[in-house]
Amino acid sequence: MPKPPVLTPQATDFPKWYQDVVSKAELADNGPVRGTMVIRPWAYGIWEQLQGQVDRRIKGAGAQNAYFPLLIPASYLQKEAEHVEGFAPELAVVTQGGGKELEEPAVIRPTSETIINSYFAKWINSYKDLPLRINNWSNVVRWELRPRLFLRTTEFLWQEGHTAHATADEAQGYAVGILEDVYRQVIVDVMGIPVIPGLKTDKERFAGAIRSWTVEGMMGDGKALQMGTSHELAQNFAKAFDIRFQDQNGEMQHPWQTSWGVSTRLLGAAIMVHGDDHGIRLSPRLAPTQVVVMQLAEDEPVAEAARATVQELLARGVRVELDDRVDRGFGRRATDWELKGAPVRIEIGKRDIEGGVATIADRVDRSKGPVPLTELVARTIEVLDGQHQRLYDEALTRRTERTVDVATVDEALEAAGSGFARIPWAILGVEGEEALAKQGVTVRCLVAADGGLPEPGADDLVAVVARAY
RNA sequence: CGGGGAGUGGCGCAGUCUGGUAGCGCACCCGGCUGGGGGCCGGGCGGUCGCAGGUUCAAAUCCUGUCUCCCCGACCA
Repeated sequence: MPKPPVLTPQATDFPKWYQDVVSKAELADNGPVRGTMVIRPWAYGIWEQLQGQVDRRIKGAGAQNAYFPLLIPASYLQKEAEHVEGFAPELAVVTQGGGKELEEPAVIRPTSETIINSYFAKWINSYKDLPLRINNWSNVVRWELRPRLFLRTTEFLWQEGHTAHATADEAQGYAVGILEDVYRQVIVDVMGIPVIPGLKTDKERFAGAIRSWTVEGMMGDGKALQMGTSHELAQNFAKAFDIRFQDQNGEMQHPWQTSWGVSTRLLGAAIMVHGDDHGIRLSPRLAPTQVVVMQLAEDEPVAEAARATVQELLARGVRVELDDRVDRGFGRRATDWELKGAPVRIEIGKRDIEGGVATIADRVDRSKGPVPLTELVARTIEVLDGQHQRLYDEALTRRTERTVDVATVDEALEAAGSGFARIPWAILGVEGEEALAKQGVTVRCLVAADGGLPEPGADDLVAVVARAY
């Protein structure tokens, strides 16, 4: 007998589907303070995969990890005018400590430009100290009016990179390099999500930056999500914090800076891009557990075959988990793994053993069938190898189908109802951007006419507009 | 802050209009049977009905006040 669906179907109510899947797949719970989030082990495991992939590439880009304090003197935030203005509304401020009123309130970091740059000022003296490239894995707090788990929470986890360079060109190259070689790569090659790299408009620019670069993804409902940003700070913070170096000619100069980050928001994208009515779907490159071996019966030969399969897969470097909860109904267990998006399930029961086979279930298309035990490991790895590309292709197809070129603001509005619209920036302009904003549609980014990364000053830029999370 | 809705075992809800001392589903615990898509049968644990006052012989239910949460909009990784 078919049971009622576990999740609200996406087509019925996408936001409800999202809430359902976050809860049923045991990804996260709301924290006790509004806007806070408890990240449960499965979702945290995904985050750890992402961290590893991002961290490796950041280090490849020459940055080193360090840690800066959670609490920042309130006065630091004041030093860069646009930065204060941008963050003031979302600050959490500590006014008491040890039972006493603090002489100077401390803000909980909403981002760490100010405190990190105050140290850059100490550490940078000569051109020989440049480039200085620091990355901080941390939590930050931005008081949110309307939180949504993973997508917009008051406290979230991220990495924030901060660099200082001798020239503007080098800083720009670095900011773009992080966008392309770290963020785009991880999102495309690990998460299996197509993204549009582009330039933020002034309206969407980071508070304190001269240019913000972004990678934008399309979610399952056609809305956009900013998945990573990289900023060129020019000399704004260097001037505010008096960071100076002596160049080869003995002249004092302010360095050119960047900052860049990706956050636990990426988990929201992982859920919303590949999720279906049965749960989330994870690329094997992202999944904490790639293969779940389900022992179906309380039976020694079956248990033995299951354990042996786990060992063989482990030996091949597969992240594999044994599910021997035979006191649970089969349906429950299968559904649980499907909700969580484990890429491959191997079911081993008495029937399989008797027939010398096991059953492989592919989460991507939910196909399932018997495979001879002798070929089990090879076939499993074959399935794993193919899944990432299939997920990527599905998402890319959807994005392509839901992206249209338009020539007027009205057409852009209409198109943004179901996906992305591309409109020449020369036509849209700042006024058009405002008009769209009144209808809840924003310019996600500006791209070159051919869809690639734009030259900042170019006059043939195309705006990608959409509703966004 | 503006507009809507809701607070009743862990979760989802009924009961409120018409006061009579709290119920259902899921989850959880125990036993057995099952075991190939959220299993079945039986037996259990668990709630001072958001909070504070008031009316009444009697309040989840009526009155007053208050707090909180959720959804839609304005700010945002």
